[in-house]
Amino acid sequence: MGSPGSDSYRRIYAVVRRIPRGRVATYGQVAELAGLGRAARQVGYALHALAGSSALPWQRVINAAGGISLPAGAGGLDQRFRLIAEGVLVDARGRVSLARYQWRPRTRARPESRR
DNA sequence: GCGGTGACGGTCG
DNA sequence: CCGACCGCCACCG
Repeated sequence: MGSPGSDSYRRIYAVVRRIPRGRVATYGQVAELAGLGRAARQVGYALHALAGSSALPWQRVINAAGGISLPAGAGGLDQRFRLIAEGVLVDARGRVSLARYQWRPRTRARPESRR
């Protein structure tokens, strides 16, 4: 298949799949965890390729401002419903409290890393 | 191979 | 808090 076959896309999808239910992650965060550096835009691109017809929890990926980037008419509403359905509080303007719901993957507890 | 584009992000006013 | 600007990076025509 064309683009979605690249490793980058697979890595992105792998990270998205790790986001726990009821939590959210930012595009930049996903890019970082996928080892793509600052290719946040690419993450959006990769998710766009899914067109929502995927088993992937794509709704858990939002922008750094804590908002839904996807235009309402292009699935943004759907994303909002999906988040609410799993217990995430979404503002009327489609904003989520990152302080409250952002996923914080543990940086593999290093032995001896006690501060 | 080049240039425009986008489900982004940080900074500035 | 919000909008405008500019910088980033891979995809597509």
